[in-house]
Amino acid sequence: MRNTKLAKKPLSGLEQMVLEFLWGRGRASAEEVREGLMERHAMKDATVRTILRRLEEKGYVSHREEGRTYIYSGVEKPESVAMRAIRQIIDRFWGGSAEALVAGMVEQEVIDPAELKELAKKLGKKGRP
Amino acid sequence: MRNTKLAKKPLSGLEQMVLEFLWGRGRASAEEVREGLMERHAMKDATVRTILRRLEEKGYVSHREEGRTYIYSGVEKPESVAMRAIRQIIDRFWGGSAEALVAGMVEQEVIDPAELKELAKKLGKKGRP
DNA sequence: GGTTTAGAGTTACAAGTTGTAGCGGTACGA
DNA sequence: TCGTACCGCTACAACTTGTAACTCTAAACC
Repeated sequence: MRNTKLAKKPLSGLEQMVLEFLWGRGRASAEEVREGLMERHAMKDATVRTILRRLEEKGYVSHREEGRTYIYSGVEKPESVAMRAIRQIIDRFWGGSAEALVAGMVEQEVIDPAELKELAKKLGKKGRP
Repeated sequence: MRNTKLAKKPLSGLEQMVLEFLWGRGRASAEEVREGLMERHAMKDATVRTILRRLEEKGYVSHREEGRTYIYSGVEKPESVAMRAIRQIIDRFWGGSAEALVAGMVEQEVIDPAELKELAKKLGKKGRP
């Protein structure tokens, strides 16, 4: 039972944006985030810092000091965060059955049955070590 | 391009609960909702009405009058709403690739490769009519 | 016909979240 | 020693959420 399984507080729009930027960049200082998001969403540096701090409080990012600068990076891989969100939806709508989700995706034509079959074959090969 | 594809405002916790109740019940009046959720979450009738009205504003439910009573029901099927949420996550995290999501689910052990294969076989059979 | 009443709308409000930032402290470099 | 780069603290208006009192209206009862 790892703590990555714990439900975290949801992210606001801006927090999401910053986190995604961090994921893309790997690691960044507040200033780098500000510059990087400048065009998409201009912010004063104090604003960026607030967002970063909130992200850290919520447990999505962490920082380490490098000289006198905080370098932030995501705590979890994006896939993990995404998967937790998916799992939550599965629980809520399909009573925890991931199979039902996949079935639903086929039904709603989100994924093609043929491709799914192909994929299943491919994934089946590399069983767990 | 159906309007079911339009992004809707997100639901709050209580709204979600009421909507799920409606889905389970099919259709219900404000009073029925109140009674039905009584144990899980007691509310005054005015409160229920407010939630229902907000749900309607957000486009998740609609009502029709039956005598002098409003009968509410969900606009979309739960699967549609769920799938839209899933799709949003797919877009955000896997650039729109549903295959990547499935691969991720296997990787994160949300679904078993063997079961997936089984499922793919089953779903493959009943192609689209 | 006057009164109770079920069921609907209007309005409100405190608590929490979100976006945005000013201000003030501190340590490093010139 | 003084400016500057960086950081945390505090604030605040706008919006959301849960909760509901109050009000209105028409059907139902006496």
